[in-house]
Amino acid sequence: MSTIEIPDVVIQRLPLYVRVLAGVLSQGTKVISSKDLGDILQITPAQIRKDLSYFGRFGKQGRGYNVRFLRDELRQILGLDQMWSTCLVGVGRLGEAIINYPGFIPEGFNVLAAFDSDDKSVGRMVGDLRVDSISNLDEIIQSKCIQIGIVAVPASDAQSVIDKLVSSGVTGILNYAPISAQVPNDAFVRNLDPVLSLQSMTFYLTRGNETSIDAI
Amino acid sequence: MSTIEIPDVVIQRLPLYVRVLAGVLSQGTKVISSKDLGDILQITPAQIRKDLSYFGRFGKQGRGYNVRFLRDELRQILGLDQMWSTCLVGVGRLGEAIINYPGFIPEGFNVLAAFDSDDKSVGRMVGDLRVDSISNLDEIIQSKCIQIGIVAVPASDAQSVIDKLVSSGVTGILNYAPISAQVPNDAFVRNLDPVLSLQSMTFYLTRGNETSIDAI
DNA sequence: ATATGTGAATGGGTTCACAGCT
DNA sequence: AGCTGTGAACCCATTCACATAT
Repeated sequence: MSTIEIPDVVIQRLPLYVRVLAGVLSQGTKVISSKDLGDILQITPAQIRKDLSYFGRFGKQGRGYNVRFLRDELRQILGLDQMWSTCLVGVGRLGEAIINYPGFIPEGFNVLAAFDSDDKSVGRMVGDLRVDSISNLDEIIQSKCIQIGIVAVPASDAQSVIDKLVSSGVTGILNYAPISAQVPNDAFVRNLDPVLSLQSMTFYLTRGNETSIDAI
Repeated sequence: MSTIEIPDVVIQRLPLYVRVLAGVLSQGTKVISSKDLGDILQITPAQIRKDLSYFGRFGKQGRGYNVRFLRDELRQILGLDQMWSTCLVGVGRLGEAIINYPGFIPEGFNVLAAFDSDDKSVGRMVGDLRVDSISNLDEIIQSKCIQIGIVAVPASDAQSVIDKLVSSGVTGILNYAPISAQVPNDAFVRNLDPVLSLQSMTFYLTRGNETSIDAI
């Protein structure tokens, strides 16, 4: 076991592999080659083999990868063999959509609490959750052992919300707000910003085609 | 003027620069150095200067960059000096949140039509929009000159929706569905997938800290 | 003095190509 | 024969460092 630094791009591809493996498994495919996996994801076979080689030797030469085994190994590497407890901050329309999104639970992400700064929203039921006041954030995060905070508040509030989450012990932030969040480096942020995505896409749209870009 | 291929990572950073420049401008800052810009975004000054040098010489040696001028130049480079017409497909909770999101219009993105495959949803008003049937998609996209499609349908429907959008002439897709979408290479996709973001973050959360990752 | 713009150097991720296993 | 695993080669992005301008 060595301390080779694994590139973040590699880490970001692993969930894609997990997703495709789960898909082909449900279609009854037992074994898959790096080439077939790559064809589905539009990634070179060499890339896939190299990515996997950071973590071990999962394949059989001459045959390929056992789909179920590789999926399970990757899930374990990513920490997806456990449930993750999350909370939502900001119960606007986006927040409601997040709470009711059916895609989180099957992947092991549970939204266990919802907070809003607006007193009119507090107490209201959204999905299965009662909206709590942000003033109870620290207490509830600790009592429910929440590990991940999902931030869906306006840009102006986002940094202070993230600060509160981090100081309550949350180390993972999924940030929907259009800001460049600052966190201590024992915490991690992933941003989902539709405006940034659109604004970088329009560069290519203004220039017709030719400049093919990769759909991550 | 040459045909140096500009890396997509560079293109993706430009909107960040625009955002920060607009922010400091509204606070009255007239001139900014690459160092100050970099401090805000946690990007090295050299990176910023190199990025900008792909497109021209916007700064003054010894002084820095005129904030308003640089913002305007970058907006023009990105094609943000025009309005963009978009449509939404999939008027579920997420779709409603997207339609009502106040962050698009000030950045020049207008959602001009909304489509849903569910007949019970068609005809309903969401925000200012009347939900249309997907069977009218082609006609309305052409009549409203829609350039970008925002896809907020379940995974199972997403690829066929994207196919319809592309064949109606849309060349930009903002995809919220958890699939690896396939498009012809005169079209562009940007994905927003909260599950993938979470699943790559948990890798780091399971390992405590040390492995600092960059918040894009 | 101070900060840009840019070739050169460095570093890091991807692809190649082949040994080795089935 | 077919496909993995991996060092080496390659390529691309970042950083350095300095000439240049104010």
